[in-house]
Amino acid sequence: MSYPEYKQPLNYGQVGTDILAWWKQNSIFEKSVSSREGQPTFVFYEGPPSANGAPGIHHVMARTVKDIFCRYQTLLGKQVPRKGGWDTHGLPIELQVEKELGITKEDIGKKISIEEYNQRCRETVMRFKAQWDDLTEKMGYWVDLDDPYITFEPEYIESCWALLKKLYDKGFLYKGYTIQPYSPAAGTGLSSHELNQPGTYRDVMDTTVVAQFKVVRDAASEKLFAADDAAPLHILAWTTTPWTLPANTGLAVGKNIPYVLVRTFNPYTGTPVRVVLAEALVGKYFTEKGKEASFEDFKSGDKVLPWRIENTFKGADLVGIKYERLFGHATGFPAFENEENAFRVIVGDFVTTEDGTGIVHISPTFGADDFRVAQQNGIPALMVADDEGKLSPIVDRTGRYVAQMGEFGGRWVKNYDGHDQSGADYKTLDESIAIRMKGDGTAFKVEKYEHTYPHCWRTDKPVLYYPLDSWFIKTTAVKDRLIELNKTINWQPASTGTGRFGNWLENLVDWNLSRSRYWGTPLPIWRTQDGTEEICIGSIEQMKQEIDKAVTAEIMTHNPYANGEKVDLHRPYVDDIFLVSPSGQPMYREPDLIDVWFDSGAMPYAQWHYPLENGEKFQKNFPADFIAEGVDQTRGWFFTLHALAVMLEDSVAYKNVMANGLVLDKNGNKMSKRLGNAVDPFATISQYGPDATRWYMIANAQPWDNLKFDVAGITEVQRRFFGTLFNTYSFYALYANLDGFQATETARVPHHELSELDRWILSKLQSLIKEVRGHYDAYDPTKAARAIQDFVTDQLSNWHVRLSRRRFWKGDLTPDKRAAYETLQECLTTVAQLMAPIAPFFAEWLYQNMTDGLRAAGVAESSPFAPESVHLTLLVQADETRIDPALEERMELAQRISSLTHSLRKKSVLKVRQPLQRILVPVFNDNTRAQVGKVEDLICAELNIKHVEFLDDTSGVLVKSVKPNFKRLGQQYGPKLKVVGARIQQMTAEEISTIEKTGQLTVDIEGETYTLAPDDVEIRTQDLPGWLVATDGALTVALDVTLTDELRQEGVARELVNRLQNLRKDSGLEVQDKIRVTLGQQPELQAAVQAFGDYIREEVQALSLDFAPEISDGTVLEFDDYSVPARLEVATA
RNA sequence: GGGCUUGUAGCUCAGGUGGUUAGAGCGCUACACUGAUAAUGUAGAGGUCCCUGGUUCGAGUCCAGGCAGGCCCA
Repeated sequence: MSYPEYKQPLNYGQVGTDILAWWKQNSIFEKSVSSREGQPTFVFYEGPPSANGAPGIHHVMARTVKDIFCRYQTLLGKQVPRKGGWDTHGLPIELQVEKELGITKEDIGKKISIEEYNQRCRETVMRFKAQWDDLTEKMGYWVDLDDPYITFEPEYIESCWALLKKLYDKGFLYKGYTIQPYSPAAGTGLSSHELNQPGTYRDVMDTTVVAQFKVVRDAASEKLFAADDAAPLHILAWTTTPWTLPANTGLAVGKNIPYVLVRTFNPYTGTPVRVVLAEALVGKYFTEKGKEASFEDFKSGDKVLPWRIENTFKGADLVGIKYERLFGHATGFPAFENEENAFRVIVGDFVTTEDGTGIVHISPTFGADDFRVAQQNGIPALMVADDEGKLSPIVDRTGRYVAQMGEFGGRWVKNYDGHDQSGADYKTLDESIAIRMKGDGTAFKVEKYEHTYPHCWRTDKPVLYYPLDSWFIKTTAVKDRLIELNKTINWQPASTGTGRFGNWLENLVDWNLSRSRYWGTPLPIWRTQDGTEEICIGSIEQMKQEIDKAVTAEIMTHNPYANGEKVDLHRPYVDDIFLVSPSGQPMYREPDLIDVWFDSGAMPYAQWHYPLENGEKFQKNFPADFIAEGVDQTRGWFFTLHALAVMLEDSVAYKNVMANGLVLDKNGNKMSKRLGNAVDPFATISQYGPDATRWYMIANAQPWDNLKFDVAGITEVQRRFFGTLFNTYSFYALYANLDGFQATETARVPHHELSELDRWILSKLQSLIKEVRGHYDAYDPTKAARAIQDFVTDQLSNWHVRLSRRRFWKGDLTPDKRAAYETLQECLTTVAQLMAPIAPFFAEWLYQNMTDGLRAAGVAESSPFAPESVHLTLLVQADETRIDPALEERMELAQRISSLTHSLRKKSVLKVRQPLQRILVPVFNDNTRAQVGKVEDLICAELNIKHVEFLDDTSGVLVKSVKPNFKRLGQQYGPKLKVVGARIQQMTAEEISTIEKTGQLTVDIEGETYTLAPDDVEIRTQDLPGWLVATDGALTVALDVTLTDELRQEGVARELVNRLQNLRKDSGLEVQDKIRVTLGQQPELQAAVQAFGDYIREEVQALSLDFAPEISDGTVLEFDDYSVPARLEVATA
């Protein structure tokens, strides 16, 4: 038996297991790479997962996408090495370890040594590796698990160091600061995690100030001033932290927010002013009464402030306006660097009209937003030099103003030292500042205000947003290049590239590398105490040499690596290394670790230990042709890969990237262990098999859309697609084995000798190859899957095979039968190839079932079927010469005519078994007539009718209807379309006839004359009097339901065949068994046998068919109006 | 709050450049078929195309503004 047959329905889970074992045993994955040696490389980067948690169903999704395109490129003949990788550093692992040990960050180095702690992290991070490896295999994700890159290994870290040094040498690495939550009382920065502790946000009552910033009258602001009006003009801005006002260096407005200019008086000094604020917030500061109040009568101290709106404008109009510093040099406040660029109005995307004035006071040293927009707009921060000449903000690390702050120097910003505040004369710094501003006429409103403010969870004291030292990569220096090169990347979906990623690049700030943690890649920078000398170490070798120097300088006692000891570049070991500066000073390592995203972004280099070795290997595998990860990686891995590639290689890191969406539960909720709606990938795969799972995920929604995961969808895919394909194969195998047919690549029935049906499905197959290749090429696997599915279920199974069944049942291996086998064989093997990237196991199963029997011949002939695995084959090319659009068109006509006729039979209760004489198809052009004519035989066979007759116009019996062609008419008549359309729908039969015959029709509508052309209307057959009629668009079919005696008898014959076939089947006979039949006497049956005996005997494989008055031991056959006993015996040869 | 994204039948999804009767599969109902049969065919029920406004002779489609879900930031 050449083709394996399966009596039971296929167990898809078992197929997965079996194929997997076979792959392993025969090293198919390895061969899929090695067999492409010397061919062009398709470079794929594996985004490293972290193995500190169990994998979920969403990982199956992400990895299916990766796998599809790697397998596809392999099928195209490219070599696709796939080095696996593990992400092993970072905060989630540290938090997990802390939780398990029951410690906090503060305990590290005290209750547990850094050494032990990091050892725990190292053990924890690979805890689920076995599960991950298991899932990888079972889902059929082909990636090299034997030689992965692991980010905690010394070589990997060393590569990161080398890259950091390259950046350092290019001047891209610098020490600066960012604004972070900081607790002066505890003297430490707080992580967002710490800030999210319960109880940290509390309601407090603070003094708040609406400050007046005096606008400088110049070209930029002139439009605000009335030409002849010298009254001072101020911008109002509100703050709940008045102590930051002396550090103000900018004001931010909303680009599209409407603002007004209001003439009024300062409530504290009573002097006339004009102020700018958001239109929406006028009511907050001015009363209805004041709108009417007299300016002339106003006296200082009056409750009601008169006011009038003088002008309105958009935020954008204010940008660039300069204003005077609130606390200037004249009153003893310090000058600062770049001061000439400060005190300007800029746009801030965070500005709202929720509260305040719709204008935000910017102090870059004390707010994260402030810092960011200031940096983006070139607004300097107010920094002053301390005693050692080091720059510092106006508040020191203990929470008090520095000495240079004039009258406020040395004051506590908040009560961090616990001093006594109970005295009647006691004033907080905020209050003192507000009082001074009232006097200066720079306060427009001062009030107490209750709001929530974060507090340190350990000291209960307010948190400050404060500049803390960090190391940065100067990504802004290459911003334009990042944007430029991003435009060359093919993003799937494109919107992620232009939108989410593009906008991120447009608003780029420098990459903050520093992390104050323990388990990660240490920053390889050593500095002297005063920070004047530093060195960036780029390799272990260089570090050893520097240690030797330090030993010579007696800064270190000995070189711990002198005798070739294994180097661990983690903390705490690197912290114990001290180096010597050129001037002989000791240098200490900057204590930070680097952002873990640097680790993963460095994988194109570090996975090969480049740049320390493997230069050629790196060049060959850079940049990647393709990467794929979740869309949440946009600012993570996608960015760090891009940033490093641009800065290090002036290149993209990847040419094509797919950002896939989330996997939600079937109700659209996020999956979580807590909610218990997480789907177990192992259970899913073992129950439904990896192929149906993968196919469902890919075919159901495009990978970049979120997927609502519902196992009902998998069972549907299983039944509808895999079940149909399996049935089609089984059908093929059953008959091919009976006939002893085995396909070959040579000596096939020539294409031009094939039947219409065969040439049609092969034409469809070529179109499918073309289409599916196109979709894979465009990184759109969903469309590829849907196209394959449609072909298999609708075209191949439900049309070609259904209509071809008789060809397989009958007689000897004639050329037509051979052609039927060969056609089906070609379709099945091609489908196996096309589906292989998405459903690798089932495709393998199908391919092997179809080709194992001819492997030896295949190998001898070097045929396409020589490879033992479908994944080692080369994907077929579409043969354009076999695509026949006209054939595809007429087959579609046949399908539609069949559908219409079935529907007519149904209406008149005439089962398909009852032959009918003819159908009528009205045709208006020769092409349709010719097209239908060529498929007449198919239609007749499918519908069990004798003839297709055509009806042309000349018959005059057709009743036609007409419909306006709105597209054409609309372009021509525009607004008049309505009346013209209405008129067309009222066209008479004569008018229709006129326009058909003469090619035009003139009609009068509302006094105007219109000339209509045939293209202006769509004419279709509506009815055929006296016939049963069905229509589908322009296609109409009429059925002749007249039954002659002969037709009736043939119907009876068919009924009899049907009953006998059932009997055969019920008796458990094999298809090829011959029988002898004896029937009870019944007039209608006897008449039918008289007329169609040969046909019946042939159909049921009967050597004899006789009637007898008495049937003993028979089975009763039920017909519509009578029952007849029958006996069936197997005929022995 | 910002950026991106999604919203079409009970469910999952299609619906180039605007064209009046919006489709498919599943599910449901009925009938038929029965040598591919846990398949198949035909018919039926099922829609405020998220809402509001605008452009247009005409909007599921284009524009503006909302609403709801999701992701990433703040």
